[in-house]
Amino acid sequence: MVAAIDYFKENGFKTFTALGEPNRLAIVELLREGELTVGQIADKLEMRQPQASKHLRVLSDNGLVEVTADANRRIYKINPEPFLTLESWLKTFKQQTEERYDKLDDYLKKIKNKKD
Amino acid sequence: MVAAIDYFKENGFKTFTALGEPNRLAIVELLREGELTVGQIADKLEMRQPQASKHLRVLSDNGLVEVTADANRRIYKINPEPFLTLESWLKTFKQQTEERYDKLDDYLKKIKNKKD
DNA sequence: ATAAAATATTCTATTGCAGGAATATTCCCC
DNA sequence: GGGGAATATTCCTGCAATAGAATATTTTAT
Repeated sequence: MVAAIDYFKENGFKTFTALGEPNRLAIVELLREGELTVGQIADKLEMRQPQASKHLRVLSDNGLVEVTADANRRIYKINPEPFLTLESWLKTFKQQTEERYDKLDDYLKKIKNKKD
Repeated sequence: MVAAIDYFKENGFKTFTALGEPNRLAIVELLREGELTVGQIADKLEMRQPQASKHLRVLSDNGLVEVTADANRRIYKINPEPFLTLESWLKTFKQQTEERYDKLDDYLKKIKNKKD
């Protein structure tokens, strides 16, 4: 877990870059409901097949989705791992923020006591 | 909460875009430890002041950080809200994925029973 | 073997974004 | 009020990313 988060701090921007494009985020939203072929994705999002393929390539290169071949077709689905890592990162994030507020609290209490 | 997530599905890519740049993610990492001025950020990350300002502008425009003026200086700190929204999104995400796996489980059990 | 379907890749043009250097703005101090 | 800090903004340039169109590749069906 910790190692994954350390890695994320260095390389996590790639995850964000991949998700930082409207069509790709839409693809991810779509794949949450289940796996889909390229054609299905292109249809539902009203984009041309090559663009769908290219966006899926980016998502795949960055580990956000996985492909399995079914004859002619490529079935794409979410790879949960980077999302779990992201969630862990956010948790340590929140934790740290809370710690800081606690320290601030302590500090303010001290100040107040001095005044009393 | 739900409204925030719906909004996120449409506009969340902006959050990702803002974080999808190494220097900006580094700034966010830095600000987790406490608020900092522009100069301090530029120093610690070994970047020139204008670049620091520009990255902070992007982060600010997308609501990831907040500024307060202290005379000459601008003090930047994390705005927790978008991170909390992101965390909520990831939670519904995981939930949905698990539901799908449960359904798959049920399906596989059915298949197996038929074979028996 | 050929045709058609599904997908990936390439090429090209355009746009957007990041860095560098210079400049503007605001504030403090003497 | 003049100089120096701290920060923001502007302009320019170069590079990376995106869309579109065309083409290549693989697989199935006949």
